[in-house]
Amino acid sequence: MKLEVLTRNENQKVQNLIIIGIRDLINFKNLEPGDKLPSERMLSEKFEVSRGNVREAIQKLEFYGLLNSRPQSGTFVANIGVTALNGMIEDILRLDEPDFKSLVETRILLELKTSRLAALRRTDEDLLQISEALQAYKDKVINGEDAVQEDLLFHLAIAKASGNSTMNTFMLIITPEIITNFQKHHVCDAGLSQRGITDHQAIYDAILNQDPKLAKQKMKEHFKELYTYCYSV
Amino acid sequence: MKLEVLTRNENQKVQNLIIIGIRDLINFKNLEPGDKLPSERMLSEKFEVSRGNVREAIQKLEFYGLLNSRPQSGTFVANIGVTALNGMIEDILRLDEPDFKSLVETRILLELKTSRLAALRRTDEDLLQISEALQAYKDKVINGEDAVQEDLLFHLAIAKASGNSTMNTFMLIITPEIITNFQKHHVCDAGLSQRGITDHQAIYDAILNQDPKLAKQKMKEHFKELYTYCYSV
DNA sequence: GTATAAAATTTGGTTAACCAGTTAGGAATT
DNA sequence: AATTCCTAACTGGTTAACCAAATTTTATAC
Repeated sequence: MKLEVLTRNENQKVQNLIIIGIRDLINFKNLEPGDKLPSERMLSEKFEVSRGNVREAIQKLEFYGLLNSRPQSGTFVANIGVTALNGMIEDILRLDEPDFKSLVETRILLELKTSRLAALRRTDEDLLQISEALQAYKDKVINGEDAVQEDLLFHLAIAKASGNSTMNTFMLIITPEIITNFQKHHVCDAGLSQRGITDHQAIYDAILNQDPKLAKQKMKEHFKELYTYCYSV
Repeated sequence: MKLEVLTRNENQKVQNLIIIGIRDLINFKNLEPGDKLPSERMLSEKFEVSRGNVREAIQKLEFYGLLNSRPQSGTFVANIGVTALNGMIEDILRLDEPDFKSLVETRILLELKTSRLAALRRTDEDLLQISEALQAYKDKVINGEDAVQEDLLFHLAIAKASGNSTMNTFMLIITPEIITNFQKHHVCDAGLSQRGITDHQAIYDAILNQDPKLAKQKMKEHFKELYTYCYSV
């Protein structure tokens, strides 16, 4: 367990060192946008790491649009200028594990918006899926069972109904981290679930009636405890 | 060029098929949370794909917290229940390339928040970096040069000053896609830049004076044209 | 029959060899 | 001297062999 974390940190550390190396290479060798980077093999030899590590780092930089790999040809610096490139690399290197407060804050921001958008844009199919998720949640809570997953699915169904694929993706990204941290901080106690049913029902009704303002309002109330908790810790 | 896109789509398609296969395996074989998945080699043979493809798909599912790979032991189904698991896999499969409208909508949502938070939380160091980004932007615009990257860096500096690492990360994720789409849709014309200076200056001043309401207001005005454009197309 | 130890197998992770396409340089021809 | 063509090396991408740890099976002693 500890080893796994350690190796992951080690891995990330190596990756960051390679990214720093590439950045310095671009700055020192004055590589212009569009120029070709040294080959993966040369980089792996220069930085004394495996080619796999180099590929991983390049792929990460490629994900953020800073590099551009062409098969059987080479890896090229994206056409975004050295200034922006340095700034963004600095940001990417600074990316730490998100803290719990940031996660909750972002989740609230996203969900207030998705609930509003869902009320505006939901199709009948969306509505059906939300109601199914709500029913599944109710059943679990009434039976006294743990309903964290069903709770979560309800919120994800709303995100899907928002019609905004980017927000839907972001919700998917933060959801597992939220779960992990909830479990770690013991945020979900049993008493919350009963209250959760009325909250969820109110949100669903607002989306059903296509009342965006109310949907946002009810979602805000639903998050109220989390909200205060988030800003008190 | 076309080949590259094709192979990427092909790759994604194969990956999605594997994810579907794993989902069916879990449903059909009634795998409980915590149970072990068949080994990567068996899966690659069963789905008639390379082990690399299987690993990629597993890593994706692991990223979203649905699977859990233990070295030299096996890959295990996460402890989140079959219901939530099926729902999330369906969402993950549905993840398409984000459309432009979703991107802009999300960016505006994020930036209205980060500008407000930056006004509340910015340190002197943050302020310095924002001002430097602003000055770099001004210089470029005054010289009549293209200032898209400096524009972008200004906004990223604000995101960093917001003190919310998750939002900062999300801004980094959408930024390259925004750039690509801006270039594709020719959103940035020359006339906008002059206006951009006063806008940026106003936002900076609000953050300097720690006026969150004004910062959000000025950011909203800055996005006004984009906002209407986004909802007109 | 049980407990223990050891060997063989299976696992995810890693590395080195291989592949096909691209590119650059020189030789050959005009 | 210019152009064409071909060869050889170099590229990112992929695959198959390898590794060490974990697990299961088997053998052995009591």
